Amino acid sequence: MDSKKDLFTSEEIELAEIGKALAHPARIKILKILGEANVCMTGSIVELLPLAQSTVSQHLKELKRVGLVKGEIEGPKTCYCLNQKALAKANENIGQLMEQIIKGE
Amino acid sequence: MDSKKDLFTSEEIELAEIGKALAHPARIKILKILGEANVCMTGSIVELLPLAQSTVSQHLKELKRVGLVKGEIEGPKTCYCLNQKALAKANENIGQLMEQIIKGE
DNA sequence: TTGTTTTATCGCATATTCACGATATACGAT
DNA sequence: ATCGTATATCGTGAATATGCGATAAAACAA
Repeated sequence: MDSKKDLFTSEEIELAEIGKALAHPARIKILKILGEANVCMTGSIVELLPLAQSTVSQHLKELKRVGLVKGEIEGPKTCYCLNQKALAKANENIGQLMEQIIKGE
Repeated sequence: MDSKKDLFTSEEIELAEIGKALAHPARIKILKILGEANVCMTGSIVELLPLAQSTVSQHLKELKRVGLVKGEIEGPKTCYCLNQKALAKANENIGQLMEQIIKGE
């Protein structure tokens, strides 16, 4: 299976990762919440989502994994915020890909 | 579970759908291939991917489901092409969302 | 120390995705 | 009518995603 993945370019794989990160309404909503709040504790996010705390924590973990979100522990709480650079780059990459696809290179 | 989904906006759900469509390197590659070729038979696509014919057919089905690709049966073959409008709109929606997130609305 | 609050992680169940081979269908050619 | 080609779909198995409750860890308060 690894040998098969080699046949995709790293660009394709990276974009698929971003796609995966955006592939759930909860994660999109989390990004929007963080955008508005600049910084946010897990608890505040949980209150705004129709999901259990543990589930929200998992989504945050996923967003952190792909780098769109940064999280730092502050005492018993954890402070999350957007990774502006990563988001901007992701946006640019997606835009470029879409342009490329539409225009046929 | 359905009642839970109601608590996400349709915008969030739609974007997640697009994200899902882009969440696999093979589907990204297919879109690029279709962009370059303008129109393409399944067979030509299969040749360019490290996947079995049936698997590629599934990915094409998924891309058709979300509307990014159109497919018409032509005799024993099937002719696929991009849905330019849908792609442009998807691109716009993603761009808007990302801007909104980054700028905090 | 003991309790409270906040969060991450574990364990588990269910659902979905991904991939494949085999099969069915549909058509054009012989 | 039969054969070959091109595809979609079916059935299946393996992997991943999604969700939850329960638990563990970390800090702070009483």
